[in-house]
Amino acid sequence: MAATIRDVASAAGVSASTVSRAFTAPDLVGEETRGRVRDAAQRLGYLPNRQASGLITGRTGNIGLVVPDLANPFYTEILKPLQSRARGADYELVLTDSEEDPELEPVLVRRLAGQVDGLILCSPRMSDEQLADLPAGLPIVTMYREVPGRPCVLVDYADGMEQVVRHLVALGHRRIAYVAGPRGSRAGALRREGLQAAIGRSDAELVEIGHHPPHFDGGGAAADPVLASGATAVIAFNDLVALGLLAMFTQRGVRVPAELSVVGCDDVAITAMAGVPLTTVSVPFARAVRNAVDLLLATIAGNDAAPRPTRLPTHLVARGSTGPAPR
Amino acid sequence: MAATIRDVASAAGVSASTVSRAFTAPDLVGEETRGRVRDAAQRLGYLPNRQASGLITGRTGNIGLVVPDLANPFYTEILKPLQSRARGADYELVLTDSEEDPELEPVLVRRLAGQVDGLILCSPRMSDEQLADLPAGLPIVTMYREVPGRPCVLVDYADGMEQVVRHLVALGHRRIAYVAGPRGSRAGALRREGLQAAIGRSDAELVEIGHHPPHFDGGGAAADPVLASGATAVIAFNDLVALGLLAMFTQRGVRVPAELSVVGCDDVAITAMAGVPLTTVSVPFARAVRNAVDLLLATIAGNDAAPRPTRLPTHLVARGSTGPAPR
DNA sequence: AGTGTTGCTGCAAACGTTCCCACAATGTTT
DNA sequence: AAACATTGTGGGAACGTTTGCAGCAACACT
Repeated sequence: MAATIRDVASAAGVSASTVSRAFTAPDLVGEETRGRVRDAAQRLGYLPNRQASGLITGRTGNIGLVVPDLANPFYTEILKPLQSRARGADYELVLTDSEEDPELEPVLVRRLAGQVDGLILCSPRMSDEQLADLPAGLPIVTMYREVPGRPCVLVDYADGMEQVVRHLVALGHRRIAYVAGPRGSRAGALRREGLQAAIGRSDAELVEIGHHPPHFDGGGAAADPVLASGATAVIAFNDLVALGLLAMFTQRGVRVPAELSVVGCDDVAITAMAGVPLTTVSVPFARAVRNAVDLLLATIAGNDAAPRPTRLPTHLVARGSTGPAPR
Repeated sequence: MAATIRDVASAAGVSASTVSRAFTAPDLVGEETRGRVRDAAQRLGYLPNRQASGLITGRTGNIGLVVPDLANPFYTEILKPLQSRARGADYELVLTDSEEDPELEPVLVRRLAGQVDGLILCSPRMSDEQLADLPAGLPIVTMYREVPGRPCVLVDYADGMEQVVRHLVALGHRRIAYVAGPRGSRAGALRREGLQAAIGRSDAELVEIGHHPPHFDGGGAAADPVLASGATAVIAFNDLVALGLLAMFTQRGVRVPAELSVVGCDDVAITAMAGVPLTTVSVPFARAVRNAVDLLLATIAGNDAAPRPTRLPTHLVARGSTGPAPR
């Protein structure tokens, strides 16, 4: 069916080795020969068979992405830059959803191991032991999560929270609620610590509102407890939760930001599209992904890149959902 | 490094052929032998090498997805069900973004052709000629777009528009604006036709507002022309555009739905999260994807599934952004 | 004239599977 | 008792590449 390297070889009047070299190590073949080979390949529509070459080189040309939930914009946000960077490096992107199941993840990683040269792992819930247990030979870069001995890309949520607290305190808020995300989320722990530290340095107090799923509905469920807490501002685990709060506040007739300020986290694309544009902590998704891919490619290439975590800054984006504390 | 079929073979005291058969055609090998092979494989952590088997069988175990824009929720919406269905059939999902570039798409499809067993193509802008020119041997299912001779999954936008018009007319609207999407979008053409037909059957009139990019900003840009048109209701090309309109209306102090009703299209997840929950035409994404994958798998298996397009119903979801015409 | 050196090319052996064919051993028909 | 199926197994040739090695010009240095 498709043209093979031998078809090209005979069309160009050379051996298969030469054709192979013309593509993989062009400087090893004479200029004139190289031209003939290229022409013949072009004419026959030859594309090298990755499976065959992979069999020899041990490379697949794929990089994998494992995320807990493809329906969560926080994870789809990175898809575009990731795909584009991967393509730039001539890799395909293989996608996997672990369905928020920490038990499933190691299985998926192992299954994927044979089909990718490396992978980017977003795994907020997996335990440290599971993480350490992953196949050592497989290049892995984790995002938003530190793993000893592996390169990883982190985001400075603590500083983001510091900025949020300063922002709110400057607006006169003294009683601030925090709607926590799922129990056991690492990113959540980081945010919380940063938040507590920042609150400690201020003269405001923090009210923590239970654990809620990191979705829109989670925010809805948290709204009434927030109202009951007497806080004048609320910081949500992430933007979806913030949006859920916002929607429920509107339904309850509570005006944002006049009566209550709301802050999200992550700055996923839709926050800017909400009815009340959301004040939120912006995560540099594109930069994070670029870093992750670069680290991964370096690891694949064998440059055991400093497994010192890359830490990226966050910054507060003040939009319409925060304002001066009421009276 | 990793255990090969021969390692398993010698560990189990059989030949490589037998090991292979024990996995790919278990009923061809004796029960007792099969057990020994399975045990040995388990012990050695053997996983068959897909590249090697693919080289023989010509199958990769991957299915590809090509979409024009991974940052558009309309396309990421299908990711979750698609990935899950693919995994169920023991396929991996390979993702590609064509960057809204109809020229790039054929190139990407060809590049992907070698690495997937088939692909799902969302390509609203590609020309019919380009589409017909794709490699005939590659199983392809198109979504939201009809291609002669190929299986495809369509969505009955015309009927959705009919429902929208009836809804609006029933609310007393007689002058309805339509914000068109990008020139050359097939889905757009379908919506428009359905819309015009439905309007024709009613006593309302339609005002078409230029072509705008299918994003939030496109909606923002269309807002003033809509206001100037004197329409009491506006139907947007898609939900993002509707959200953009909504935001700009809020900024202009126009109350929705009291002064102006807004209707989106597609019912992507975020519409329900908007400040004013959006009335929209709901597309059965999960069903559509299930159908597409099933068609694709059938085509891959060689059951040249009736290339009669599958057409799925849409339905209007009336939320808060539509109401009685003013005055 | 001999000895390297350099630049280009071909041969053939891998890589890890699958699958056709052959070949026993056993059971079934005539 | 001969002929033929049936069942389970192994041998070995593919599949389309890459790559170590060897060969062979051509050319430069002693």
